[in-house]
Amino acid sequence: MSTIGKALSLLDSASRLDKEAGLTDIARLCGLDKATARRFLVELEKHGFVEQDPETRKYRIGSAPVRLARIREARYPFLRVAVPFIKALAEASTETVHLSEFSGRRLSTIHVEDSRRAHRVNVEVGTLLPLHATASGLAYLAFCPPDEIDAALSRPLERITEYTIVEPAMVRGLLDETVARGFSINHQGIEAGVVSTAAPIRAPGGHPIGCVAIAAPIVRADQAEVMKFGAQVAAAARAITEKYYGSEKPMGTSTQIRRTG
Amino acid sequence: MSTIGKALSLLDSASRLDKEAGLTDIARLCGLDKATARRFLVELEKHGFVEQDPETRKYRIGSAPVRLARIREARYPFLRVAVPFIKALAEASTETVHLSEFSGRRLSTIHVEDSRRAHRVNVEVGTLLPLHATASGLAYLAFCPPDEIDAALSRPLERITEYTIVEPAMVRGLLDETVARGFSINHQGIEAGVVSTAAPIRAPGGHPIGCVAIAAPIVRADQAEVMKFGAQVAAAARAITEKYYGSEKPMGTSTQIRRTG
DNA sequence: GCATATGGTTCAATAGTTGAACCAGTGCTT
DNA sequence: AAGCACTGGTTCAACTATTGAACCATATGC
Repeated sequence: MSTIGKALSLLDSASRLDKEAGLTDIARLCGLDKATARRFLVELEKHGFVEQDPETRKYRIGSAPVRLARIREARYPFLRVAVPFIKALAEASTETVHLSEFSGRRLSTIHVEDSRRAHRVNVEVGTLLPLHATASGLAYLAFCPPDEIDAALSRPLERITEYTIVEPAMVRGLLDETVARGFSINHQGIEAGVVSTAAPIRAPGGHPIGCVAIAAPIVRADQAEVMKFGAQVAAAARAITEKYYGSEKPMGTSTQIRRTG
Repeated sequence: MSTIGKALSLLDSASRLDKEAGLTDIARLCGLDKATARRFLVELEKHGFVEQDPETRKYRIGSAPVRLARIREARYPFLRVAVPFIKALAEASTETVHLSEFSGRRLSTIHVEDSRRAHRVNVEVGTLLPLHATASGLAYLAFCPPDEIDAALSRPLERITEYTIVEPAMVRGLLDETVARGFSINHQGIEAGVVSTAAPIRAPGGHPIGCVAIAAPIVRADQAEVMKFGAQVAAAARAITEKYYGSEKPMGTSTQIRRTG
């Protein structure tokens, strides 16, 4: 891997920590030498991507990403466009709704509207979503080109709960169902007692950029309710796509992506 | 310069462009070879820091910075803390108020509340603020340690308007006045007909992290008014500092980094 | 059809990166 | 107070990743 890649991986790893970390911890976490980690951190600091607390000497994410994010959001206001729809969906479904975005080879949560109910599913912003074990991941993958699906399923799939589906062939079955339905269903694959549905937001080329998902406690998610949630997420994803990419809809909704059986 | 530094500079340069750019343009802008620029872009793309439009082949800022920014903001909600004060100040002063943050060796605008008046000063989010020719820059520099001031004034200072002060000795004079007053005054140094005042928000160590500034048309900025703006800006900066660092900054009493033993 | 753009690729020469071993400081134990 | 076990930070010869001129393929304009 290139130096740049390693440095950005370090940044990525450091960002996943719950709190600020010291040099030794960061180096250990990334499997890098202390000297190397430090050189990266110094270089990242020069450009504002990390900053070091002068007192504790610990490192944290800097403000350069904030500046870049602002510029991107100003030009590509995905969140600004999507959030009203997420809010409306949370209102309509009375369940927790979240929005994810594919970035840096990972699908991560970028916005959450919590259900107002006392018994609800809680999702944290920033959470990474495994592609095989979440509704969002399945919805994303289902509309990816075959080589990306192959790549995603070629690695060993983690069994997160006793319900997690880890056999590639079975996951492919779920993807086919997802394409046929227009939304995915994840039955307790990421957390016991939680059922989710999700639908992708797709760029004009057809490739998904992220997903809308509803997560509900299993006691409130019978067959009929899940289908209702599915229809709602699919509608929300369509609405966001339309607003985000203008009048132009995803091209070749049925012909663009060919999946192998 | 290290490879990482060059790649981050490329990202920085690309972010300053008004629109998406092609490979050749980016390479030229950064003074890099086309092959090198491309390798950087590919690497940055792998990690989501840039993305390439599949149709136009042009590059734009990716979504990884958005994720990092979210994490930083969640942990260090500078903007969230500061914006209400900026809004209140805009209301009270009836002039355009903006907030800047020092990042990656530059001071850049991160929030603006425009005046409601027809005749007003317009400031864009993302604008970089020269340290010698803006109220924010002077307020920032004035409270920096001497070596940083020396470094900033050792480079040639750009004459932006006919009023811009470019003699290091005179700039030092302004800095001294700023420290004495608690806020800076910039008289048409960045744009003719505009007078600004600014005050720094300072970290517990004393180092400024950014500034609050009011910018007004010169016709509404007589001596008395400017002093009033200055007092307001200083008060806002103090209030933000207190809120930001106030209750919960101190040394981590409860949580320690876990170490493997 | 030629000229001149563009994005993208190659590979030998080279320049930047690496990491074990080092120093210095801090806080805990004895 | 000496010893220990951490910490962050630095050094420099060995080495490996980076560099960029020249290359290809394609697209647009005259």
